[in-house]
Parts: sequence; structure tokens; C-alpha cells
Amino acid sequence: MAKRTSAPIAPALPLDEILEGDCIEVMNALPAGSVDMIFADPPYNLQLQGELRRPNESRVDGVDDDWDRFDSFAAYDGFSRDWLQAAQRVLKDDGTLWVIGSYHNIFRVGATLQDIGFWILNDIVWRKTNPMPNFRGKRFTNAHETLVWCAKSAAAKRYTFNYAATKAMNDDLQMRSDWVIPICSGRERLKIDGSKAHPTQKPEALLHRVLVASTRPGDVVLDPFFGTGTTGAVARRLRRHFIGIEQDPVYARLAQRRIEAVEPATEDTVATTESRRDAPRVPFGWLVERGLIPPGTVLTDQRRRHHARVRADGTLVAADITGSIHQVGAHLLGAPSCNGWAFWHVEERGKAVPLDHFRQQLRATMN
Amino acid sequence: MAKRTSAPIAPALPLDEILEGDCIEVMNALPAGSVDMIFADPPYNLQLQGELRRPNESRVDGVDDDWDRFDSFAAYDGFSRDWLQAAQRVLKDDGTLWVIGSYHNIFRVGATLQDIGFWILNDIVWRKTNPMPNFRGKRFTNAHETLVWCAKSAAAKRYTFNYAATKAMNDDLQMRSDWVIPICSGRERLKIDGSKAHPTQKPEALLHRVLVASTRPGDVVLDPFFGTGTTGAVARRLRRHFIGIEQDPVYARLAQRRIEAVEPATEDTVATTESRRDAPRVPFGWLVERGLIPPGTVLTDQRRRHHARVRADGTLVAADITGSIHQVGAHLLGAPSCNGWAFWHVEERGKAVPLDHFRQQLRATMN
DNA sequence: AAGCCCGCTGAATCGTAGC
DNA sequence: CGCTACGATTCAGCGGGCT
Repeated sequence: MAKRTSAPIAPALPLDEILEGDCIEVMNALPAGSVDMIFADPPYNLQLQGELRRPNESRVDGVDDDWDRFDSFAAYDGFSRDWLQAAQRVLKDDGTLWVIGSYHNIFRVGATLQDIGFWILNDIVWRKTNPMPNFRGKRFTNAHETLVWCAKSAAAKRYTFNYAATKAMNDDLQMRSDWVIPICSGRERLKIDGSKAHPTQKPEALLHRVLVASTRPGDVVLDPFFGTGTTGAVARRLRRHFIGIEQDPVYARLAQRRIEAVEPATEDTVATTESRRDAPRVPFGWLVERGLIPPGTVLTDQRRRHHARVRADGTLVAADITGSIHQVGAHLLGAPSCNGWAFWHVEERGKAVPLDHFRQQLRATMN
Repeated sequence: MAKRTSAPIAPALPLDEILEGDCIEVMNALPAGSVDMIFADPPYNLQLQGELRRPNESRVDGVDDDWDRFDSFAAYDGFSRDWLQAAQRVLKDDGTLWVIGSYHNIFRVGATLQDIGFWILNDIVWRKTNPMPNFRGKRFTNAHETLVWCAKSAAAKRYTFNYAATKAMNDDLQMRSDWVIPICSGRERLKIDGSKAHPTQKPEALLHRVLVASTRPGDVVLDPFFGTGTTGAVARRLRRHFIGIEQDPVYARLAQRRIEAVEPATEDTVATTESRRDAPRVPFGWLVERGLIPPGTVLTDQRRRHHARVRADGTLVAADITGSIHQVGAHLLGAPSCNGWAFWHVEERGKAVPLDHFRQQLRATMN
């Protein structure tokens, strides 16, 4: 599947732009069958009532924006049907759609997209390492969100799924339907005057995995609920094209600035692995996904005699070889095997820090 | 919540029996509002058109080469609506319903149960430690199933959730919405002539957690798609009553034998961990009355920033307010409310001991 | 400099018994 | 039924400030 190159792009398609307006109208103005993948993070229809306080009496800043309010399930279903149908039209026949949601809306969205003919390939569970607790002890901690990944129709068998790349990212084990990724916080979280710029900003690591798994470099990715542009930022870094649609001009401008600051990875590092690889014992790809080791990072051995660069799927490229951190290390050493975690280092403030250090960091966040 | 004892059981309710027949008809023959919890593992083969009924009770005649997806989904939705409505009728007002499914059916079931008024409390992800791989490498490994847990209606606030028990089960951390449990295999898997007796037998560990979390000993648990009786076996072990409904007499007999072999745990071991909510109420005045906290005692918060003195009637007096331990604490904090038992402390040998400590002493003497 | 402590925050459908 | 008072309840991670 990953061997095909992208089809020629229709001239009318605005690439790497943010279109302001209602996503249904904007999508209907785009040429049919023109985008490779759609990632959608629609309103969840949370229906929050009243306020919630933490045990220490501080107030939880819930989602109470107008765009998340619907009068009834029927109204929400009508909205879902409308934007999903518009999305289906602009999608190429071999394109795929991702939608993310919570139990408030995802069952309705899933049923609606089945109703209009989308064909579910997987439901993916985003398991949060650091969810908000249930402060009143009335329910289980709501520690995940759900993504639905689907093809345009049951007849569409030729969608893009970079199987080898996802496997390489995951210890050469098949990537599972449950993904462990922290929520977006700290530096990555966009702020305005010290408070969160957008109530529902998604982590870049989530989009990284989505894009590496289901698109190829040069593909066109549409996000009809663009918000602060996480999809666009990750697409640019991974050398995919994006089309963002956002109703709120404040968010649109914020996204624009954010994306402009993104440095695209070099072309060779975003190429997806196409062949089988021998197994690294720990998924180095996760470090890349989380941004601990960005694509393009130069790795060296302890004494800086050997060099290699990191690709988006967690493989390395050196002078005359591409492969896992272990394979490339072994090749350069002329040794039968090599522990890449100990062999490869990242330059940090004049020191060569072994990869294993970063692995431990990641493990610490995953408990 | 766990303080309540089970309501008296209607005489007509068949307990710890397997009822053979169509679950909708059998449920409709049971008294309304009579069961505490329902666990359902409905069929999800969307091509079982011949066995499905439309909402208007007409049978769906499928079985053709040009069967149409929309008819199939509609038929499945009608079937879901029928059994869910029957389940809603037999459920007590403060009862809860669990449904398990995969991406093939869970979105439709979830939307349907919302449509008829069930109120979702959590969606739970059963994360399988040992899922079947995706052999063709066309998708992510489908490594989970989804459970939806809901109350009978949005108005029903008094469902059973053994918060303290679930927390105790999980290293004293809140139980999350993602559960890691192996699939049912090995000895636990029922076999007939060496091959599996039922295609979708669920692990007992899954039912164990469901029952411990959402039922009390003596509760009545109904399973409308009983299969080989995992729900019944675990219910018997945990001293809950069950009602199983199963269409297939072969499965029903298998379940019967299986359950008969189960030894119920002793009563003391199935008691759920008591949460503070369930403990008998002790007014602060009783502590004063008994001399544990003499009138005139000076109370402070943990950091000694606030002070108040105890009066003989169990009220506190601070600089500018008099009232209950909660009222005075809230006033001093400028908070809308305050748990005085945790807020106020007594100086004892240089340590600030919370009032709750003295309450526990008194409770111990009261049995 | 490193480490500890404290405060803040995140897509949240988060009371109830008793009068 | 409405009102009032009681009183139960949090995890991981980041960042700032202090030692």
C-alpha cells in the first residue's frame, strides 16, 4: 500500500492553508475526492451542568463553550451527519477518516458514520497516562478517549496503512489498538496570558502516530475542526500537506503562527519504513513520537566516531544503511550485534547522553 | 450507597436459575423494577438478519446476495432497542446496566441506549494482554473490547458504585476506565470434545471486577445473553443472585453444570470495603458529650493559621462567627463548603490530630 | 547546581439524608 | 416535594521558588 505515490493534486486545492468558516460549507466548496486523510476532533456535546470542585475547593475549568452546546441528541446527530457527508465527498476513494471523541458523543458519531457508509477499520483507545481524577468518587476515572478509523466505504480496500512503520515504532510487535500517550500539558500547551488558549488541545504525539500510520509524505490531510492547529503542526513537521478549517479567527491566527514556527524534518527522515526489520527490544519509535528525540536528530556513539539520523518512524539512517538503532549500530561497528540503547547518544549541553536515558524518562511517565 | 440493603425480592422472581428462551419475551415476563444490575453480552453479527426483529415486531427476512447495509444496521438497531427497553423495565430505578461489545456493534448499542434514556456513567476499555494478532497486517491489532456502564436514567443518582472497594483493588489509586485483563483461555475455557464450547466466553476476572464494583452481596444480577454462564458462576462465587436467560439449550445445560460446581466464597470475604459514606453518622456534639473533645478545646487547621474554640453544644466559636465545624471552617476559608472533620485539628503532643481521628475512636466503641 | 516543596491544572455528563 | 445542613472527595506532571 505504501508504495503508491500520491495522485496529482487538483489545482483548486488550497494547500497548507487555514480556511476560516463553517467546515461543512468550506468542505463542500473543495473538489470532490481530493484529500488523502481527514482527522476530525468535533465538539463532544459534553452537556456539563453546574460547577465541579476539586477536594481542595478549587474550581475545575470545564468546557462550556458555545460550540459544544447542542439542544438534543437529534440535533447533534444531524450535525454529525452533515459534516461526515461533506467529509466523505472530499475524501479520495482510498482515503481514510479519523474521528476522536469520548463516551458523550463517540457512540453517536460511530453509528452515524456507519450509517452513511464509512467502513470502520479500527477503534483506537487513547489511554492517558495523566487523566483528571474523578473528584467525587462516583465513577471510574475517565482515563481514555476513543478514535474511530475508517475507510470511505466497505468497497474501498486500498487505504494507506504503513504496517511496517507502525510495527517498527513498537518493538517490532504489531501496533495495538490501545495507545498510551500523555495529555497535552507543559510547554506544548498553548497559552494566552498564562491560561490555556484552547480547552481541548490534543497532544502532538497522538497526531504523530496517526499521520505516520495512515499517510505518506506529500499526502493531503484535512482537519475540519482545526482549533489551534495540532494537525497542521505535525503534518508540516512530517512533510504532509494540510488543509485546516476553523470557524474562530482567534484560533486560526494562533494556529497560523504556531505552524509557521515548525521546522519540517528532512525528507529522508520522514520516509516510512517499507520492509521488515529485526526487532529492537524496546520501541524507540515512541521516543520519536513523544518528541523526546525529534526526527532528524543526529545520534553519535560515545566518542563521536559514528553518526546517524533519526527518522519519523523510529528507524535510523547512516551513511550506507537504514534500520533499527541496534542494526545500524552493529553495522557501523562491524559487530554481529549491538545494543542501540547504550551505543547511541544525543549531544546535550556538550555531553553525550545515551538513548537509554531518554527511554527511562519515557518509562517513568508510563509507570 | 452500600448502606442500603437489597429491597425485598418479589416472590415471582426466579433466583439463581437459567431461563431458556428469547430474552426479550422472558424479561417482559419478569416483574418490573426487580433486578439490581444487568450484564449483557449481546450478539454482534450484523448479518444475523433472519434472527432479528424490527422495532415493530416484524421479522426481518434477510438472506440474499443483495442485502443492504442500511437494512442490516436498522434491523440490528431494532433488536438492540427491543432488548434494551425490556432490560430497562426489569431494572430497579437505582440499578445499572453493563453492555460489552466491539467496534462492530458497540457504537450502535451505545447510541441506542442513550436514545431510550439510559445515562452513561463510564465507557470501560477491556485491554487484552493476549489478543489475536492481525494476520494480514492491514490494521492495528484489535486488542480491546468496550463496555458501557450506565444508570437507568439521568435522574437516577443513587446507583451502586463501591468506590472504596475498587480503589482498594487498585493499590489505593482510583480505578481507571481501562482494565488490563487476559482473554479467557486455558483451564477456564470450557471445551466440548477438545474445541471451545462457546465462541465468545468472557474471562471470569472481567465479571469479578464488574460485580465487585457495581453490586452488593445478595443483589440480583440478570444476564440476558447467558451463554456458558460466566456471569452466573462469578455471581455465585461472590454471593450475588443471578438470573440467566439463554436461547440455546446446549449452552444452558453447560452453564448449569458449570455453576453447580462453583463453591461460594464465605460471607465475610465477599463483603465490600466500606467507604466513609457508609459509616454511621456521628455528630460532632457527641464527641464533646463523651469528653473526647472537652468544651473550651482550641481547634486549629493543619498549619495553625485558623483558630476556634469548642462550645458545650458542639458548635465552634471563632473571631467573627459561630456555627458547626463545617460552617466555621467554610467561613474562615472563604470557601462554599468545608469538611470540618478533616479541616479542624487538636494539638496533641506537638502534633495536629484531625477531628476525624476522634470520630473513628468513637465509632469503634459504638460497633 | 540539585533537590525538595508547594501550587496549579487537565474534554467532567462527579450528593444526599433528613426534615 | 423543596429546603437545608452535613460532609465526602484527587492523580500525574509541570513549573516556580526556596533551601
